[in-house]
Amino acid sequence: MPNSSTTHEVLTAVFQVRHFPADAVASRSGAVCHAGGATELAVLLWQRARDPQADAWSLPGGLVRNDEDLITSARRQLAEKVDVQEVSHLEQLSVFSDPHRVPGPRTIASTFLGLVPLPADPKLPTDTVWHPVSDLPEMAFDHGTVVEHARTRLAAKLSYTNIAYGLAPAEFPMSTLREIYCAALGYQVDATNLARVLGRRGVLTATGNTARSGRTGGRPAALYRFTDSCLRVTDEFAALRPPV
Amino acid sequence: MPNSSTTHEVLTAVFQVRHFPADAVASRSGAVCHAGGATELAVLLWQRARDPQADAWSLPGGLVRNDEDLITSARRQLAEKVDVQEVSHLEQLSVFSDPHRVPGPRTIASTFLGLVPLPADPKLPTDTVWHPVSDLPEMAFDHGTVVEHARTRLAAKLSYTNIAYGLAPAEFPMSTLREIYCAALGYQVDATNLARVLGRRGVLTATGNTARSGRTGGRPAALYRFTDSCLRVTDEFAALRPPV
DNA sequence: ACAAAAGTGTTCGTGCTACACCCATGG
DNA sequence: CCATGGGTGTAGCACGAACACTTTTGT
Repeated sequence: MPNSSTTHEVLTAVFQVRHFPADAVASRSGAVCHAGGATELAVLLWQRARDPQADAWSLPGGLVRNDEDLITSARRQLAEKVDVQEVSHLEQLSVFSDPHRVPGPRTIASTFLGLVPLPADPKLPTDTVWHPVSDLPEMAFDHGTVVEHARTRLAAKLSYTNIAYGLAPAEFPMSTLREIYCAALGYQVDATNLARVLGRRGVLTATGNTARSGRTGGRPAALYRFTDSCLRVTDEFAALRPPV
Repeated sequence: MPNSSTTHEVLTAVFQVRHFPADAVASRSGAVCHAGGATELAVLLWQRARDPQADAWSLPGGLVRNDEDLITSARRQLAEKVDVQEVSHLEQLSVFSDPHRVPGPRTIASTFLGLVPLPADPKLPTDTVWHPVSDLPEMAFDHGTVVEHARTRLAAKLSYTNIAYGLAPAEFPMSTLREIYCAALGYQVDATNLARVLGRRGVLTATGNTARSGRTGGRPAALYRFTDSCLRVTDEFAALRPPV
């Protein structure tokens, strides 16, 4: 039987927007580091203790059991690294199936994108660390490629879905949402227009609450929440819309 | 070992825009049938001869071998149904992994979208037929869901990529491209605006040739081809464009 | 000349960006 | 009362939809 020894694993790129202190940032080159560090998109990685690829960094995941579907498997594997309650969004990415992508028995990898919202800060095992995506360490196997795919997918979906609900707190001022978009997209986004775009599409709902202004003054910010807490496509057709 | 008996299969939804004669169309309800039949998006299906689900219709595919990646497997499986040279585009869709999606040993299905251009008309085995997607027969297992996913993905990509190269002939007038878009999207598209949109994005290139006008007169049409013959995203950001 | 099909030009609406200007709060 | 951050108003631009009008062919 030519396929008897093929196994199937799940790998998840879990992202969160996190603040990295100045000293950690200073050593790197291209990072946007204003005083006090930088707010960046981070991915959860663990460092391999044993060969193959000892010391290289891996995505959380593992073999799929015979009685679970892939998303269940992904959640189960993540439970070993973070509190699963904190994972607000999980979706399938593509499958990596090169017969020689890992040494040993042939293993097909189904990859997932996971999101953890602010301000969660789960306790992590000692081998597991959040890494800024702008400065990834040496990655095991094809895991670096998986992270790139996940990043690209996240950036794309930020522009035509409400996927940011997976990164944002339950209630937030526009300035926080702006930081999230800037970190995840990697370029500056205007809070004014962001509010208008997402407002028009019905993605955001005003809660009526306001944040207290900071020590340094300033008008108190209105607080918003995401209208839906599951993925919704909000701008389906860029062109070639169906006639009304 | 909890995962020793899991197998992996590939399923491909192969689409082509095809002309169905009037008598075949007349019996159906909602189809757009002008005199002479209808031009519709069709999917390649084969009818199961044996249980389980004898007589129900299935997507082409089969088990993945230990030494091939998924896309190679998909091409190999398709070779049994159509001339693989005719498949102009093949891309991954999502994975179906419910442990009970098929009877017998647990089988994970990786699904693909395949496209066959006009005017190819491959010889098919006797159990295999092109079915209009607007009138699918009883489908085996979860194959109906797979076809729906594939259709949705195709429609979405028609609006922001050059994926129509996979359905169009090497050289074509705008009227033909219009038919392709109408069939695949399921609604009317204006040839005038289609040419402008795709032209502006650099998707289409004029060949300089012209088609002869039909028996009934009319101005000869300019012929175009797709600039690229592999997938290219042509309208990446619907909103939240990066600053210039 | 007329019908048919292709191509062009024009108007309109909409959505996003950019930026100037007004509002509320703390020191 | 001024600095700071939040919010509103508005002008401009780019894109696509719709549709009238012109061009080129066959009969």
